[in-house]
Amino acid sequence: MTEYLNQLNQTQREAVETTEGPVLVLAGAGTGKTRVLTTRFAHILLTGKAYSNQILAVTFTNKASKEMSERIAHLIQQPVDGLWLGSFHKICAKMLRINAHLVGLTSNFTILDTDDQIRLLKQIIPSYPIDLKTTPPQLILGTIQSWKDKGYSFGNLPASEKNTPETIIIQEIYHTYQVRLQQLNACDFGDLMLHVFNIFNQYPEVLQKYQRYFRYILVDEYQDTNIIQYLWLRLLAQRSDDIPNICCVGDDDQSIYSWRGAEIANILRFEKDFPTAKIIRLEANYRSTQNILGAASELINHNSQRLGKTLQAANKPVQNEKVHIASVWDSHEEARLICDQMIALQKDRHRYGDMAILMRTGSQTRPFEERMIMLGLPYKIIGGLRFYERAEIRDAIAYMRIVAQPNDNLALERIINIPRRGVGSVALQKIHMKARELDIPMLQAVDYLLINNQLKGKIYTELTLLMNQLDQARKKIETEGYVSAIDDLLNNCGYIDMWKQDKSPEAAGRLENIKELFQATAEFPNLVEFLEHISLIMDNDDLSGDDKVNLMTLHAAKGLEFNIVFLPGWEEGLFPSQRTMDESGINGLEEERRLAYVGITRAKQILFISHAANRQIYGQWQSSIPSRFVEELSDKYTKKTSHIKQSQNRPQKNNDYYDRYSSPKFSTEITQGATYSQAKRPYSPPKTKNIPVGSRVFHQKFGHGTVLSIENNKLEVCFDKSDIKHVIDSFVTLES
DNA sequence: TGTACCATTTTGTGG
DNA sequence: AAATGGTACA
Repeated sequence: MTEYLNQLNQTQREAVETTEGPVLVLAGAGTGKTRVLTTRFAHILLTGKAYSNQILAVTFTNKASKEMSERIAHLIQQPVDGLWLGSFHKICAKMLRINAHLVGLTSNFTILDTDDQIRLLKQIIPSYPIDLKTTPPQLILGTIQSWKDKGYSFGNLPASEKNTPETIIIQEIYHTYQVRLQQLNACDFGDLMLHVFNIFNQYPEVLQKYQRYFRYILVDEYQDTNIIQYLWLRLLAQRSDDIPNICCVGDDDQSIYSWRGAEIANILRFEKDFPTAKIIRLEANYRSTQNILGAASELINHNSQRLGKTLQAANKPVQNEKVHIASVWDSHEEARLICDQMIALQKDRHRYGDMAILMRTGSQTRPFEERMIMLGLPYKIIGGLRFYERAEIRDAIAYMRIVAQPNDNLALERIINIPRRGVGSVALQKIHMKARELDIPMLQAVDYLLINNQLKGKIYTELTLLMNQLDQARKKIETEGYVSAIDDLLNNCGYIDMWKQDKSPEAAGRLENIKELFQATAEFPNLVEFLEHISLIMDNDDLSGDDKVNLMTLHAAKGLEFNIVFLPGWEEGLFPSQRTMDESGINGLEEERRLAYVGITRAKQILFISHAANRQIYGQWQSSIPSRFVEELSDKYTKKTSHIKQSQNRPQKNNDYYDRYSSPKFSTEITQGATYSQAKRPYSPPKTKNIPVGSRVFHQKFGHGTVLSIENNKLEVCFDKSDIKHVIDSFVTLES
């Protein structure tokens, strides 16, 4: 019965068994943090201290909560439905659906994404005297968001927040923005927390209900909670009648979200808020080799603001390679080197799925993608260009939203002229005016204008058709379910046809994506739940499963681990980021260093760090020097090698170094590389690859296929596993 | 109303 | 380099 406890070490066990009272677990990277949390959850259940729905478990990301629920299910040997386990936003969304009426929403409210927020702000801003040049919508949104992160509604902004002429106006915009959100029956990410926080404050009976409900509270990644999350937790935990059973797990060395309002101070404040708190430190690392840990410690020791904690390697040194640090000429060569390494490692018993390339910014994936597509190396991007942010997916979702929520003006605005219905800015303006005049949603305004014959010609016919199709879709939801209703709608309204007729090479992929979207809908019982899922879930990835190299940002890698990790782009200005240092000085630098620490400690066995002397920024070549973080790593744990050739080691004015690049070591890859650089050379016209009709080709996304016809660099290919598609020749490789 | 063309900006991390 | 935004013109 207590066998699960025997698998823990002394301190881990203490963290699990101290169920009563406040507990703060300071858990270094790879010390079994998730294991402690999940075992603790299971322990509370199995010892009968609480029912499963009396435990509140908050994580930072959906990925983490998914992993937790899987591991709990495994521990207690039964499925775990109806748990209060999820990200802060997910749990708040659940609470807000129940109590929506208290803040003037109905329970089927929509959650806006960043795009919608900007669009809404752009409508509001023109009526305020603010200069869009100096204060772009993004900046205004950022200000409003930071207020929400601190728990400020527009009514209770402290004087210190409105000390400039701009902030005074932004406060007004904030007010209008909230009014408009309410009209749309919508809220943004920040509101999910803020509304619930306000409900807790204004309706003590609601708060008390949840306080009584949750007998145990578990919090993951506590170092990354921001102020409102902290206040929200404190409200739930501070019950008048009892000492709370709250357990927070975190690592101050891994705090990497201060730009989003996270406060390391929350960790330090824990003892003050809960004077009886017990503090447990987990320092035995089960993840990485000694060299990797040594390098990580060396680096993080350069930070001054630390609670102080040393990781000890608990594993036996099976394999203990030094950390590789490579200097390369430019970003293309960096990609080339890393891909070659991966191929070599794969031949030497490693899986691609156990490898990851972690970078500072999302845009750094490009050179790797290009190289990997060319080599046919399987990869997946986690985060990055997110699936749900692609145009076609957002269009399809907008159609779903306008069906689910007829007063969702933003969704209507997005799709009213996609496909083209002749509705331009003039007609749109007319609809806007009528909606405002009669104080009705835009969809109703369209109805009104149609009935009163105020729209003419093509617009009239097209919009009448659209309105009927939307009505039909709503009826069909009742009879045939929402999946087929939406499917029919997209087909009937010409949206699918629009992409089918589109001759651009991406069109095929877009249709493919819409199909994928429909596959995802299958898991959800109704439209509202599906829409909530896609607004909250950003990761379209199955981490396990297929054998592909993982590409992601360092931020997205938090909480994950890989056997082999590549950390490219360690250059001054890029990492640490110049912008962070300009904005936040030494604190910014230390956060960047923590980010580097997170990156290093993701690796279990093998770690490669690299920096390039030249990199393209906004399409311009710029030279750079190695990151100071590289200097901070000594030879004790690392091995530094230069891959820059003598002939390259002087600055080049033009880009012709491709031509001179040759390396006997990687001769097979160089042949393909030459094709690539030829196509990229600015002075030669884009050459088409010599691919004859009828030949067999391989495409990264669509797989193997036969070439049917060729037009310039566009190929028509019949793929084995799919149908005929148009692709650009550079995206396929010729098979012999 | 739609499109072509030019100027400007973007890429810093996420729910 | 590619995406976005604004303006002129059909």
